[in-house]
Amino acid sequence: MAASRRPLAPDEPNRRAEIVRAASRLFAEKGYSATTIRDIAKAVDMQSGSPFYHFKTKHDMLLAVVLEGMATITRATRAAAARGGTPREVFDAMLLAHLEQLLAEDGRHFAATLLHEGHHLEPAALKELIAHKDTYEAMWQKALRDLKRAGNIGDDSRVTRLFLMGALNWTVQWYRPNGGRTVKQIARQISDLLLRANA
Amino acid sequence: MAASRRPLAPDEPNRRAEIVRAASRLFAEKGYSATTIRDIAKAVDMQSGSPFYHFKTKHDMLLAVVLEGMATITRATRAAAARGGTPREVFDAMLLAHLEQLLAEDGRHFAATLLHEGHHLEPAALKELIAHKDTYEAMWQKALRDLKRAGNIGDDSRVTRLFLMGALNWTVQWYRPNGGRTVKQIARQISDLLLRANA
DNA sequence: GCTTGTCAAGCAAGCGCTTGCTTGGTAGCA
DNA sequence: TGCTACCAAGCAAGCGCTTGCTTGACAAGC
Repeated sequence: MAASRRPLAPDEPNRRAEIVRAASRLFAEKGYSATTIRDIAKAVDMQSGSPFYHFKTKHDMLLAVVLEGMATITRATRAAAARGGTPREVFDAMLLAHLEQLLAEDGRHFAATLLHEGHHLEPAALKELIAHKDTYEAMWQKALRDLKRAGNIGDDSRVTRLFLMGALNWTVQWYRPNGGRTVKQIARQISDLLLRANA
Repeated sequence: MAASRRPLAPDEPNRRAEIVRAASRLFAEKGYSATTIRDIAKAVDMQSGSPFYHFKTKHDMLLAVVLEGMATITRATRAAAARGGTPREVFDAMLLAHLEQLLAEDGRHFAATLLHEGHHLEPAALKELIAHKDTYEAMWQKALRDLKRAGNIGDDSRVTRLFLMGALNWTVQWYRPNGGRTVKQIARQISDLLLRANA
């Protein structure tokens, strides 16, 4: 559908990726609808018609941003879980991975766009995104199930997972890089809040 | 600043309020920027220029929606806290009040607009909104402090409050009125999740 | 009882500007 | 010579908002 996955000459300056990054920043800061093609073009020093050489439509740019955000966060969290350990160790590693992708300097605009602007996608693309999200959240549901088996939490229901996702994703609204607290401290704090003291 | 507080003939159909309600629904569903004056006018059976008799600008409509959302939720939660009781009883009442305003049929669009579209306000109006929000969240901080004194929670820091707000406000993203769970059950569930068993 | 004036609450039309997107052309490299 | 990656220009549609005018309700004056 989109003009994705071109072969693209290796290690040359990749303008397409620059467009996607600039779009992610602008979508996150101003919102999808309030961001114009001219804004994006200007941010990468192009004329206003030129981005359409790389993308068929503005919606395709949004889709590229959102899919990259989803892929990055999924990859990081899956890798953290794969390192193994006790249920709590796995859970803590996942927390840290998720928060790092959400709050890190070079990825937070992708995450913010993913969380706040996804609903501007067309139905087909939105469906694709939701499928990815369901896969991702299933990882968390499993982690919660293991925590319960180990006696770390009392309830591993779907609502518990949704509360957790809310608390995590809401950090985008208030976290500031130089605000005194590190991402690691924040991850530790939510772990302490949710898990019973021992076990 | 806005053309508010007109005398307006009592108990006649108040078109201004209809515009605000329609705007809240459209802003919540499509976003501020993607909603046009023509959309709003059509929703209340007007010509596209007519809403400007009631509001000077589109931004003023957003401000009206957002302030009404903020006022409603503050009023409900403050009233819940004022009924008194043990720290946990107060906290549970506040949880229920907050969630009811967020999720109830007739107010959820105001809340959703407040949470997701507030950043489209102009700086002066945004500052006003943030002041209201700070006042509101101070209520919650106090409730958490009382919970800690009573031994119901271990940590009543600012980050704990932000996690709580995240879990609550995120419900807007996933709660569906006929999805099996009542608002009361959801309130109960987050209370159980956060508070230690006894005391 | 009929006219006249006032006012809230719109309508009908459209202005100036911005929007996403298209098109024809071309510089630079292979 | 052909292909990639753009530029310069602009089109049609839609945008927020303005303007001049109408309509219906109500009160005052005679």
